[in-house]
Amino acid sequence: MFTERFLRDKRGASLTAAERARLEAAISEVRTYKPRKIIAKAGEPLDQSTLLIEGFMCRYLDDRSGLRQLVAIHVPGDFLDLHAFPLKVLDHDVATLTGATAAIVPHSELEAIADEMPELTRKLWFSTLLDAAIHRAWLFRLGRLDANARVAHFLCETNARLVSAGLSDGRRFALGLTQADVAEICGLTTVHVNRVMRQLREDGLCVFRSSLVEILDLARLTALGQFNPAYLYIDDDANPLPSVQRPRS
Amino acid sequence: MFTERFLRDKRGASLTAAERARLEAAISEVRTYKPRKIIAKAGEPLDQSTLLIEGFMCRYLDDRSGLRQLVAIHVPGDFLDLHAFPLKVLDHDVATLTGATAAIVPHSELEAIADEMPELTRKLWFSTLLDAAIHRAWLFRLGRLDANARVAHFLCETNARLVSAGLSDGRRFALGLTQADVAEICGLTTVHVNRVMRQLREDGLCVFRSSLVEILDLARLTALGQFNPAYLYIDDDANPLPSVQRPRS
DNA sequence: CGAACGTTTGAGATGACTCAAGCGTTGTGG
DNA sequence: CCACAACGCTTGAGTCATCTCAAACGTTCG
Repeated sequence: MFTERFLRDKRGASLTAAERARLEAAISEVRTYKPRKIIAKAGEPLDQSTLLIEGFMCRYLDDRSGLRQLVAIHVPGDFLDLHAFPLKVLDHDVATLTGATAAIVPHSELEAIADEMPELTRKLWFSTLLDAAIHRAWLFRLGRLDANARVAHFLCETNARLVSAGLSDGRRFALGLTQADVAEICGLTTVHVNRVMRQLREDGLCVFRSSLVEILDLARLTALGQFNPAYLYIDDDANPLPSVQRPRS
Repeated sequence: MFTERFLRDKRGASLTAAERARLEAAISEVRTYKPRKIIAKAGEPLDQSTLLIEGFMCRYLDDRSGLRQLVAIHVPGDFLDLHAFPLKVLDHDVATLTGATAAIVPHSELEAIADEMPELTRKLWFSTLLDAAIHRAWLFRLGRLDANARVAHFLCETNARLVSAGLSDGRRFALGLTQADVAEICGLTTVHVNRVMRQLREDGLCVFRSSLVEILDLARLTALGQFNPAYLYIDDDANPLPSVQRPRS
């Protein structure tokens, strides 16, 4: 079940069994990728999209001198360049961060789905809008938060997304990123990210070492990063984060 | 023709006459708004979307102390909260910047379009993805550009969008924003935006006074802001900016 | 005329950057 | 199995871009 995590626990957009089966049938191929490989380049016409099954990928824009600004990271379950279906051409590059496995879905299949299954099409649309909502949270992060808060916000977001994907227990998760990657995400230098990490560690908020993130005080990390997970559209009935445990109705 | 500017000159997504007529028929109402009024608040369920006809609107997120980070501005022709159709609930607020006129399209009509007209649906989807592409350019702006370049980038982008909407001649356009608005867009303070504006003026790049933007040297402003309009998906055959005039094939 | 709002300027504070160097870990080939 | 190269992490010192605080100025509108 390659589509197992796609739209999992997303409010009003989880797939029905029939929809899931249709999407599985649309997969033409499953590929594995090495770490730090470019998957798609800006401006190239694309006739397929990529559903990430395992590992981490990213999307980024280059500045004049070749420095990258990451505009998204993707976790298993993300249909990461689904927007290439209506757009035909991407405005950014796509690359792996870690080694990864992904399912390939030809646009001809998506075309057929668009013609036959309006409800599934609406859910695919939803998925691309979820990415846009995450873009907006990143804009907030870059525009309004200082360095410590940016990193805190990023870690809270990634934790929440991985909980939703079943890849974090809400406290600890594997994240195969370097501090340089975090710098490209948060609009900071590597050196400064290192100082931020030290501060988070010394303040007892979070430890990020050798690709393992361990959140020590989720409440304070959330407050520091002004993180509000509403934009992730996670179903209220989904497995909640430990800190927001509420009685079930 | 309220939909006149919607997807105008957008690569592969311009509306056919029939599609335009269908969309016109979907409009339930045309409203006018005063400047600086909130149109929709984050978290409220929405059952309609808004096609901007005249004026400028914006979308923003608040930080803890109530300061705003704008995540989008919208110009005439933008279907600015179309993403509320698949999403049902917005993750941000929507407000007017200037006085504005907008057409209201109930989601029930969009539902009907989604069932009947897959090609038009794909174009509506495209429109929301264009907004996402602009979000990414804004991420680049905030993450990789210094203050001068951020403002330059913003002015180039807005110029290009208004040219596409037929509201800029490529050199001069009306933009009813204050320097405080530009600050909320560029993640800067009002004071610093003022200093940037002075510098752009003194360098002979651009003058922004009393709601009129006058670009004096588009080539240098474009270079300063590292602006590349590819992400706006403007049709190659559309009326080009003066600086990129090319022979027609 | 006065109030409200937006713009402009100055002076000092500070968060993040740059440059530079050293340290630790991992993987590889001699 | 050791040596060393490559890579990522860590730290220090000095610089600079942007922020903060404060005040003045100009314009519009009632």
